[in-house]
Amino acid sequence: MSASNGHRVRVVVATPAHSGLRGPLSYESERALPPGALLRVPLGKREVLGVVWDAEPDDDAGAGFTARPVAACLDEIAPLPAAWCQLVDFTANYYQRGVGEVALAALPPQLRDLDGTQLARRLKKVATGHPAVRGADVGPPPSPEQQGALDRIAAGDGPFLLFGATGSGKTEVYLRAAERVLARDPAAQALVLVPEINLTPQLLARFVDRFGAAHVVAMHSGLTPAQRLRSWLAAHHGHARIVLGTRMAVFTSLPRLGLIVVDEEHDPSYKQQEGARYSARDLAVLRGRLETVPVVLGSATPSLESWQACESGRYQRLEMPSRIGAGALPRVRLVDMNQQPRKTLLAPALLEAIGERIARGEQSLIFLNRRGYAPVLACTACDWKSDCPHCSAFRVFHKADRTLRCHHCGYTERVPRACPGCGNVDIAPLGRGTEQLEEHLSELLSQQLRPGPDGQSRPVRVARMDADTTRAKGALEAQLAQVHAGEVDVLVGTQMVTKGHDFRRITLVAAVNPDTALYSSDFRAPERLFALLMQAAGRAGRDAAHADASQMWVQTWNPGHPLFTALRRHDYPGFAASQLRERREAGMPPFVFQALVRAEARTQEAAQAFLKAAREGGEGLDATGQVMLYSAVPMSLQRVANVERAQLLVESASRPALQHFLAAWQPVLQALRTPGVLRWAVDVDPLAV
DNA sequence: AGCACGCCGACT
DNA sequence: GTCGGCGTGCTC
Repeated sequence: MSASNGHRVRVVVATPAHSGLRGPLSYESERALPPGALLRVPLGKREVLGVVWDAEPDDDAGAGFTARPVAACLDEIAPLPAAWCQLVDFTANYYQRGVGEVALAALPPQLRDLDGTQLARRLKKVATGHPAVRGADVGPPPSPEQQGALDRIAAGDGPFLLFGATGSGKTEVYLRAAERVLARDPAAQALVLVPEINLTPQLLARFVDRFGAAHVVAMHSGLTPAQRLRSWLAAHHGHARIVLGTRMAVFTSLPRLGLIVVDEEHDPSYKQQEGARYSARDLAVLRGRLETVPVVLGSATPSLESWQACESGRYQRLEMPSRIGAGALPRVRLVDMNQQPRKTLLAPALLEAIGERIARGEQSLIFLNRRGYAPVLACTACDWKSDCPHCSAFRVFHKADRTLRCHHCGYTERVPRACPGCGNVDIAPLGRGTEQLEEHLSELLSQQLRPGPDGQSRPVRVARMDADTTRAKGALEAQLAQVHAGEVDVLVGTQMVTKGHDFRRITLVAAVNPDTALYSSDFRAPERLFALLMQAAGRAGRDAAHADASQMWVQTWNPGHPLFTALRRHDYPGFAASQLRERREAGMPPFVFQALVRAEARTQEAAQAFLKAAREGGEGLDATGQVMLYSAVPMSLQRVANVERAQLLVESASRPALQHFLAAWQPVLQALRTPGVLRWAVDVDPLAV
């Protein structure tokens, strides 16, 4: 190496956490390279993409290796902004992963594969210059509530929690807030996050409509690699003014970021469940702080974390209780299933109400969070049940193709003719899924007729929408179009039907069996159920003409449960207050901070042995005495695809204490060599404990 | 993660 | 005699 005129650069590459190479690697470069510059560097026998990280440190000058030369510099692409590097650095540290792993995962995958010439060609395709954004007065005039929220966003520094009922016009606030930021700075950019790919098209359309297609790009895993690279380059070089995408989009390089919006901020989809298990919502808040940019978190049912942050003054709450262009929220009717005959699937009063809607040419939405025909198949003579041989779960009976399918590992078999245990031919479904509900409703409504457009009566149309009916490409869009076109009278579906879709003609929403969430061991289950039911209720009566007659039906065996009482009043603040009180008393998040170590092994013993050793290795690492290590326990779904899973909970009332502990613990975990352990991972701020 | 090297079974 | 199974180990 030519130490006299060569430059030592520190570069991060995609080295996974367990590889032992956690920090940046040193390379030789002929010229000085700025932090954030993209490079190709040799790594073993390969040549990989790297990002220049910090300046040369003086502590590894004499280390036991010779730095290899940088292979190429991708000069066509501007270096990543310092704020982007800070965000990646924080993410890696906070979520206990390697910097390089996080940095490279945050870049479009195609960037890794293309060489300099290919990239130059791609870059030419991305439009240059900053065409003026479209006029600011395209949208409807903001309501006083919307204007109040906008004024506070413009005046304060946030983060803001935009607490607005479904239909209160949160989107218009996002649009106007973005408009303002873009109008003030001719190069400013806004980042808009949505929970799911499915929800991007309609919000994207709103932004394109307002700002013009040239300024808006999408960023999510549904894009082709080429599209994703194109969007990313447009954002990175400042040509895109609005980036709209799913959680991954929080890492988009945006040189002139001026606003961050997180829509439906309570949605669990914002938590990444693989690799670095980040919360895009939390990172959005952090990014806003790093770049001194306002952050707007929007929801009708905020996460208790965000709600508590408002209570403690860390976030500012902006309230929009009124529904725009619609009447009151639907009236909530509870059906006490204790008063119904046993095995009632749909209460007669509910059926009657559905019938009334059909007669009036209105639509109903029936929600059941379980796909398939029945969750279990059981022998009536012996104790055989449709267990999955590979998982600690039942296989679900799908009547349409006569299969038993495991929803966890995918193992599928044809339904046996007779009981595999005793040969009895009488095997019966236990419980109900959407398929059965659809079948049942079709039968019950088969006698009924609906008014046709020509005055003639027509048979009632029942449709089902779940992961099974929307699997094919374009099927979801086709089904939604059918509902919108009024070709469906009663729509049965899983929670996918409750999200976002603006069904104009629906005036009745029913939750058939939401009680399971009340008995869940997950302390967040009530919070999720409340959000789900509120969101479902929001599907009804979005059209002002029918809003007054719109209803939300809930069938429950626990009609006195406070959750339903709050739901009936549409009282999220009351529900949140009681949940937070319980959480505070029980010492649960958001009043304590948690992390999990999850281990996967061939046997449960091996998984727990690893965690036991991890726990022993962790004793004494916490000097503060504020970190609590629990015992290793099997995960609630103990075995998936023949892999045994266990977890260990770590908890502290102090986030810094927990962070210090986890950082000190990491090398200990890394060094553990427990036989039989396949994988392990740390999950900071886990959603399901 | 890749991609090596490394030592033991069934085949042109 | 080789092709190839995937068990450790290294990558600036």
